[in-house]
Order: sequence, then C-alpha cells, then structure tokens
Amino acid sequence: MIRVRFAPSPTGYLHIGGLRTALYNYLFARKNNGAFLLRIEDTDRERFVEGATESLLHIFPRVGLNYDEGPKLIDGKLEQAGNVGPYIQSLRLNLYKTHVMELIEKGHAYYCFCSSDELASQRKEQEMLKLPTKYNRHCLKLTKEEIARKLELNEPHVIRMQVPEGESSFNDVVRGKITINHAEVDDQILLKSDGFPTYHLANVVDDHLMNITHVIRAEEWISSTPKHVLLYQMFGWNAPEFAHLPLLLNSDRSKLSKRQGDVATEDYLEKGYLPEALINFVALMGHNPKGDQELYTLNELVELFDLTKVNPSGAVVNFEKLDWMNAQHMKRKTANELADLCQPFLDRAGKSVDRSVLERVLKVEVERMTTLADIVDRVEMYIAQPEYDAQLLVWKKADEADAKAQLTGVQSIMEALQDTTKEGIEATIKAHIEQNGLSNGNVLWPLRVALSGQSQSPGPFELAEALGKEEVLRRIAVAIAKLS
RNA sequence: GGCCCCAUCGUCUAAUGGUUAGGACACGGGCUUUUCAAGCCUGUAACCGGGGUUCGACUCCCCGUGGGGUCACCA
Repeated sequence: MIRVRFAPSPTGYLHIGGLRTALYNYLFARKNNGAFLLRIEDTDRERFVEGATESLLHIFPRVGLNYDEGPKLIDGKLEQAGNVGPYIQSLRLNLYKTHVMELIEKGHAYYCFCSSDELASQRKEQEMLKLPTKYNRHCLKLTKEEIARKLELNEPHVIRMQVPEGESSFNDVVRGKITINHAEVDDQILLKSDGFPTYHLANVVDDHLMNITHVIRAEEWISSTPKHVLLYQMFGWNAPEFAHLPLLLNSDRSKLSKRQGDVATEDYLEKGYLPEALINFVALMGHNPKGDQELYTLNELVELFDLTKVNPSGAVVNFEKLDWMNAQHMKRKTANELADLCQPFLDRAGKSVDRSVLERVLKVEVERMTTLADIVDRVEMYIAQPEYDAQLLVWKKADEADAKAQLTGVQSIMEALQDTTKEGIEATIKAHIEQNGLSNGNVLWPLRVALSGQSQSPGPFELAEALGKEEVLRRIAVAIAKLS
C-alpha cells in the first residue's frame, strides 16, 4: 500500500510552500487509496519553541488536509494517531541511537570528536583554497583504543556516516534519473553531540520504520538525497521512490521567503482567503490537471492528480491570481455559508449585523469582494445612514428639482409596494418609468444614491432588497430633505 | 566557485514529432448599463541561443547562455 508523509519542522505555522507539499502528498495518497501521515521533525533543539508543534497542528483541519496517522490535538491534548508512532521525532531518540550504533558496527559510521570551532576553521581554509568544503576525516584515523578512551572521558562527539567511493543515483519521479558522485558528498553528521539525530538520519530511519513508499518533498532536498540513498543501502533497506517538487518563488525568482510578503497559510486565512481557494491556488503551481480548467474542488484535484505530471520548473507565486481565485470561490458559496464565514471578521472589527441583513448584503456584495475581510467595509453603508452631499443625488443629465421629483415619485410607489424582492421592486419601478415616459437615469441615479450615498455602488433594486422597505423609505426621505 | 536541477506570453500553464502554439491571471478595447462590480465578446503578448537527429522539431540529443537549489552538530 502506498504511504506518504508530510514532515515539517515545527515552526508554528505552515509555509505556503509547505501547504503545497502537504497537498501533493495528500492528493497522491487519496488518489491511490494510500495513507497520508504527518510527522513532526523537531530535532533541532536550538530552535525549539514551546508550543510550536501544537500551533502548527491547527492548520491541517482548517484547510481540510486530514491525515490518517500523526500527532493530533484532541481536546487540546497532543495524541499520536496510528500504530507506527510516535510521529514526533524528539519522542523517538532511542530509535535513532540504536540505528546509528548499528551503522558503527557495520563500519558505515564513525565517531568524530572535532569541535565546531575546529570544523569551522577547516571550512574557512577550504573555502580560501577553493576546495570543496568537506570534513577532512581527521577522526577516521583514530584507533579503537583512542576512541574508547575519549568516550570514557566523556569527550563531546558526533557520529558521521562514512561515505564510500563511487557514485549513486536515484530515480526522481518528476525529474528522472539523478546521479551524484560520492566525491561530492560529505561525511554527514548523523548524530549530533546533544544526542539528537540530524534530519538525514531521522528522516531515513523514520521513513523506513513508517513504511513510507514515496517521499514527496521540495526540490531543495535533491542534493542531499544521495546521502539518504546511501543510508538505505547501509542499513540494507529498500529506498522509497523520490519525487522532488519544484520550488515556489518570489517575483525575483528566488526561493519564496518571508521577507517578501506573507508566506504563512494562517496569514492568508486571517486576511480572508478561503481554504479551498488557497488549496486550488497552490495545487496549480506545478501541476495542471486538465489544461484549461482553473477552478477545482479538493475532490476533483484528488481525482485528477498525477505525480508523474508534476512540472519540474519553479513557479513564481502570482498573488493577483489568488485574489481572482478567491473571488471565484466566494461566488460559489451560498449567502448562508458566506455569512458564517464572514461573521468572525465582523466580530473582530466590532461590528454587529443582524444575520438576515448580513445574508442579504452578502448576496449583493459578494460580486465585488476579493476576500471575506472585505465585508467589514462593504457592510457599512447598509447598517448606517451614509453621509453624502446633496449634489450627488443629481444625475449628470438632470437637475435638483428633477431629482427631488423622481425621488418623491418613487417614494409613493415604494410605500404601496408589497413585493419587496429585487425582482418585485425592479418590475414596479421599471413600469413606473415606462408609464410616465421617464428615463432610467433620471429615476434610478437619484434613487441609487439615496440608498447608497455613493457615486459608485450596487444597483438600486438589489440595494433596496438588501435594505428592506422600511429603511429604503427612510433613506429616500432623508434624500428628499437634502434637496429641499 | 564545485555539484545538481530547471528553461513556452509579464506570471501560472497546455502541447508529448506535423496546432493559425491553447487556457487562466494581469493589461487594452467592446457589449450590457443609472454608477460600480460581475458577466459575456475581443485584442496585445511566448517556444533563451546555436548546432545536430528527422521528410518534419516547442517537443529528442549535444553545447552554450540564463535562472534557481545546495554545499551546517538547520530542516
């Protein structure tokens, strides 16, 4: 059975590139009836932040990427779902230790007692001489006795993999065969002096122990993949398939970074982008399901996903397209759904709006919103009598007297009106215009301004429906008063 | 700099040896129209360069060029 995993380090948020990686893992698993697991790679204790894992975990249910195995927050408590856990690397330290000892016994790894300072100066020297910056294998020359003595004296040490001569290659699902000469590969540290594993060791051990069949991760890992392939060989394990995803890029084509704008998925959610729009958006960077369809649901993406069709080249993130896509997804929602989604934004802005009013407003305003957060400004003219200058009521081809006359005419019609739907209002007022030989502009411009107080706004009929008869009459009266 | 990866409109992409090189965002024009938005129609815009292979190359190969990634006791 196909098993894939998304393995972020706990930064406390999900990078938008990470969202894409997680999504592709998810799509591949679901498409093939496989399992999708989440594993937290928290082996860097220097960057450890209390609570970061927990806060990262919140994003997955929010965007609808549900994993079958991994750490889950249940009633605020961290629990491990699945039977090859725990799925947090800091909880698996013994596993790495026993495995690295196995490598030492097999002669594939060795103790290294060089200090960080020594290594740094070695590197500096190598750089000056324009040599590859690799460990000089100083500690490989140590005798068994010397090593035993140093260990006995508790000298700080790390464990390195001993990279053999030759070359190794692997087949990348999106790029084909990649070969790298071992001369380019450093004797990677596997176990740090604090007893924690490095990414390379932990990743390989866990992927094997968790029966991962496909490693789907970002392109930046390509150059260290030979180390991983070598580790599988040293352990005598079969390596999984690898698929390296193209990078998401800033507009200057560098790796998408925090410096050039928001990169956390959570930030976009806070700005009012819909999870399904975000998913749809990142899905299309690097994979094109159909050719000319742009809007997809998660299920459609699952159905159409093909890992072998992933595009190998990096993709510049076009946030204007995200805006468009978000607007499209919002338009596909009912007023009821949108009201639920917008409510938190109104709450945060301290605006309270009657639910039925909100739904009617949304029906009208969704046409000109790009994010859910836009509702905060857009709702304003519906909940408070707008301020405006009397002159605004006068259509370009008319005068004040005419504006007043038309509003008065509409006023009496509205008072008698029973059907206050948009259609009902429109039919009645259009009939009034036609019967009296009036023009749309003379009547509708002042009416629209009376209702909205703005030079640009939705049309008068939809505004009238959203405002309700009582408010419409009130605003018309205010307008007429302004012209008196 | 070494090594590795990549290369179609400004951006995301389709095309898998034979197309007027298609779609989307953005931009321009038009329709609709009381204004705006939406919608619909439409326009501008691309195969990085050079060699091969082939009857025929965006598609395959090689070399350049350009861009990116990576060279940590970070992932």
